[in-house]
Amino acid sequence: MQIPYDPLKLDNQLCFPLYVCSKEIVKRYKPFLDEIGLTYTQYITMMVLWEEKSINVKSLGKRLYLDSGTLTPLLKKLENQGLLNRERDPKDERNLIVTLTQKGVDLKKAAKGIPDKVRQCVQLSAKDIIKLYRILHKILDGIEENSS
Amino acid sequence: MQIPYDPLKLDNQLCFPLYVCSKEIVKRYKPFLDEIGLTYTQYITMMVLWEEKSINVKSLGKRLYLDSGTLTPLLKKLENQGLLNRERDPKDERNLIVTLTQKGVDLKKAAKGIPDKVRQCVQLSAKDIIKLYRILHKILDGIEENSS
DNA sequence: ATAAATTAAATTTGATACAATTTAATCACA
DNA sequence: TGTGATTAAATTGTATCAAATTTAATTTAT
Repeated sequence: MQIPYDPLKLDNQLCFPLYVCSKEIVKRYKPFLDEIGLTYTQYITMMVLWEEKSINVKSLGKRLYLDSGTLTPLLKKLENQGLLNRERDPKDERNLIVTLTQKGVDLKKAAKGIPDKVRQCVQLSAKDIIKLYRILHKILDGIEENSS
Repeated sequence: MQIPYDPLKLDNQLCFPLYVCSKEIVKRYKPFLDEIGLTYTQYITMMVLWEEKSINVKSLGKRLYLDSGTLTPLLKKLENQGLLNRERDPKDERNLIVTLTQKGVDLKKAAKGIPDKVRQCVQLSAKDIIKLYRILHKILDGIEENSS
């Protein structure tokens, strides 16, 4: 006698542990991000800006897989904190261009230690980190094709 | 000359693709879940109930990594849909016991095809599925130790 | 040149999520 | 036995998110 495979059993799901891991790890960032006054979404937004310095909302959303419904209020908050400026592109007023202020640039120094601190919370072998990284990007590549 | 490794570059993050994959895959469930009138969180809640038939909020939260702040309103909605009953445990009135109705039990048939449909959207080799499953559970095991 | 189509943000609505606090029930122990 | 500690839900406040609609700017096609 064998127990039949149930595709609707929670333990047989792949998405569920993915969903939980994502949430739990993001939660681990919180105490460190609190110190520099950012939420996780604000933090990944700042990461793009630390690379780009200046970018419009559309491109930012593409990098972060977020739309204006999330980004508009988030960017307004970062603007209120004095981390960036929001202004329309004179060449095409439909585009809103986001640019870091000096304060925004400087915040990177304060964030420097965060990735290491979270890595210590999570604990994963170097091999598993690489494997996981590759698989996740494979999924994202597959997803890009279908939609967007 | 070599470009120095920047731990704050978005492409060097592990959490970010995890966070995006989770959201994107959950999004893929939406059209299928819409058909049976559930959101993703409601769906995983129903999954536990299809296994357990009856469970209190505390245990449910432990299985799903959710707290009463999320579950209380969610369960009330499922109750309004006639999928479950909520009643206090007579032996310990602090506990709220959730029990599927017949309608809730029957919904499982309608959900049967969903895991396969989502798997087709995602596209991942059997090997990668197994690898990913193992790594995610390793992460969750490591997280269990630290907190909760 | 101008009406129609397209594009980018912003807005609105509904559903999560989490943290912190509150309420109610039960337990532990002096 | 009765008070303090603990526990389980519920509540409150803040931040995401997604989907759909709206607004404003630009582009395309006639």
